[in-house]
Amino acid sequence: MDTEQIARIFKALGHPTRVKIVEHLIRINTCVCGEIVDIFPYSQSTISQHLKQLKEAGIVCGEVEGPKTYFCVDKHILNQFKAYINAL
Amino acid sequence: MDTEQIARIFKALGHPTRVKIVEHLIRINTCVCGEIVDIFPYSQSTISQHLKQLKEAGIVCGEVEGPKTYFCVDKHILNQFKAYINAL
DNA sequence: ATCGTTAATCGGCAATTAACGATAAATGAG
DNA sequence: CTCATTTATCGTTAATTGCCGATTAACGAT
Repeated sequence: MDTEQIARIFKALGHPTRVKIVEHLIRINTCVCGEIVDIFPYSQSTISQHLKQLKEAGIVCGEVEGPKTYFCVDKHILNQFKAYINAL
Repeated sequence: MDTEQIARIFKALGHPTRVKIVEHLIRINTCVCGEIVDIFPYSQSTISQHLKQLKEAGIVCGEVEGPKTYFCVDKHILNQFKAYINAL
């Protein structure tokens, strides 16, 4: 994991809503976009964009299943990320 | 450390140059702005702004000594930050 | 008191971000 | 096939970011 990738994850987590989304995903393991929309005071499109950013950074993955998409944290990436930070 | 503060630190680290600045500060413990300017291909004003962001996020502190400012990582904040991430 | 050094700030510009509503795409149900 | 549900994308707007050169501020030394 190089600096660019590390910075990309930091950047993705650099917004309170996205931090909370990741915390929520870790807590409940997996969930669909709509459930997250219900939790936060933002529109569906806004939440979808936040999820997109988290996905693009690689920290979250989404599995399309029918009309729904199940999102979850990529544990492998998260662990690599944790390892980097612990080594700081 | 609440979500807002965590997100602020994430955001501050969400740029490759700032990640590298922090890595450098940790490695050499303390240094002045000019030394960082010499390392990176950016102007003095740009580096100063990056340092400002890191300071405002609380992860770095700067101690003015004469015309120089000595920067270093705030170990206490860094440890709290590490603790948060490990708890994820 | 002035000069050289160092860092912070200002003004500006292009690019990106965060938010929204509206629309489109995909699928499952009836 | 059509409709409801769910998510992604588009277009827009205001605000923020990243970078620069130029300027200012603070200080030590001469």
